[in-house]
Amino acid sequence: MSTVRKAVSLLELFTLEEPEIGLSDLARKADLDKATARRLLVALAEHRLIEQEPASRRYRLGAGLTRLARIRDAQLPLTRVAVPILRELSQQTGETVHLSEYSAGALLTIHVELSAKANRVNVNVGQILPLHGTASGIALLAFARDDVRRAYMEAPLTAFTPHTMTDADKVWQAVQLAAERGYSRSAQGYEEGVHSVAAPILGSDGYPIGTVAIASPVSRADDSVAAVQGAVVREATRLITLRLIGEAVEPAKQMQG
Amino acid sequence: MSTVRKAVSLLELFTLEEPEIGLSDLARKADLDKATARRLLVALAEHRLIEQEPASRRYRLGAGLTRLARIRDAQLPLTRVAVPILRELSQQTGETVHLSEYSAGALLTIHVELSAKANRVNVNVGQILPLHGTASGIALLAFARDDVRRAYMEAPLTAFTPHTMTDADKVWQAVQLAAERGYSRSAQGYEEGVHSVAAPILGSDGYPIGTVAIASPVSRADDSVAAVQGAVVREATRLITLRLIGEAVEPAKQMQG
DNA sequence: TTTCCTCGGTTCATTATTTGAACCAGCGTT
DNA sequence: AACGCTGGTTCAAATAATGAACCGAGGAAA
Repeated sequence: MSTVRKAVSLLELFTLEEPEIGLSDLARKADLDKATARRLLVALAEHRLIEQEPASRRYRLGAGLTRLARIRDAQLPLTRVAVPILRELSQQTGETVHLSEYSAGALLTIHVELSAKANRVNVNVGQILPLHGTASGIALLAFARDDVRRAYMEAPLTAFTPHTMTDADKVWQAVQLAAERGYSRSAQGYEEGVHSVAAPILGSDGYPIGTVAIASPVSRADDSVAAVQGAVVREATRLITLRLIGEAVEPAKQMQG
Repeated sequence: MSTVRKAVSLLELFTLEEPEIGLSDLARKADLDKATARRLLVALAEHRLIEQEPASRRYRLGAGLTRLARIRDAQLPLTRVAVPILRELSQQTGETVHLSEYSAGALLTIHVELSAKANRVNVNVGQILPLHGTASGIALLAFARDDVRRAYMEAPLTAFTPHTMTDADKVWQAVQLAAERGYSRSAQGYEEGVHSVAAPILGSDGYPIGTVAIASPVSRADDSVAAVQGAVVREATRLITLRLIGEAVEPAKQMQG
């Protein structure tokens, strides 16, 4: 086994449950000699990938990791990770797919992959989406913090079309359904003739940082189509979350009725 | 040079300016043979510390770093990093020192190191600090986002003592002064007889995530004492920020008058 | 088209690094 | 004081890393 692999496998012994480990323990767990483990740790520590607690002499992950992760995150923002996945999702479903980011209490559309079909839904980048009127918004609410959800739903709900849900109870039901299914569904709540299915992209804390939605003309959407779209959009957001965070993230909480 | 050091030095070639690098370039920069560089990259990639862009075949930092950084950050929150520094700061100045975290629009006191002196300031953990009435709050406002600052100062400013600044213009002046100096100063704005000097702890985005304050009885504080305390509290927060993030962080923006 | 350059990637005899049993010293228990 | 654990160190032996030379591909210039 290469030295580098051994060194990295040492790093990977640290977990949320056991973030600090002593030398002997570390060597046992990695199946390395104590001397070897120590040399590797020292090398890693030189680059701040590992730190040693001076008092207990136990080892833990170092600040250099935070630094490197920051560089990665800066160059690999949501868009870069999501766009190829959105593109595939659009081709796969034949529908328009759009990506929104949650910021300052609103959903901002930051990327759109248009359907290749003549009869398609048009969405503009930069558009701000109301949470109660769009599938994206419902998906967001379904996985948001309780206080975010409550704050939003206590405010008056504007009607954008005759179909917009303005009754908090109805919105609540949609949110609950979305929480159960893992994706949300909304028809003509914001624009006439548009049917959407959406799922949340989760941040490392398990709360949504954005959403992906598939938007179809209502004429092409029925229950079975929505179910298929729901499954694929869920998978797409799961993959985006995975690529962003580096591991699978579970939603922070189950909603209670 | 050890193999591990070489591997890590490869990781360290990636920067915000140059987050993706090709193999030959990487080998040149690290002063390694191409074959060596590649073997190291492959080993790193196996553990997702490095990724290769399939299209361009260029290399970039991997998602595993995000994952490891997350583990570190979870176990090394503000308190753990800050407490030893606060303790030293308290011994050095002979005054009470306290740490506050900015959360949900308020400053929450999460740790206190009491002065050893008989005549000292008492601060309780858990106390919520008003932004306009405390040095911590002023320091926070001085480096906060424009909208945070504006939102807070447009609301009515409660008086806690006869000395509390309730005039937005006066608060504004104090904030500007703090932005210039890098530390804030406040006397008896929240509790009678208490003089404080504070500086912000910055998050990786350059905006404050908390503050450290030195609180003295007014009888022990004059301009020259405040200047000294300002310098040391600034240094303390700089160090805390450094330990948390893994590198020096500049404030996100200069305030404009 | 041909030539020339650089690119990413691979091979394998040579070489230098890694390895680990045995060794400290220190600490808390028995 | 003897034991069993800890973190840390040493050096001859074993093993893994090295790098010059190679390949095929692609882009640019003659």
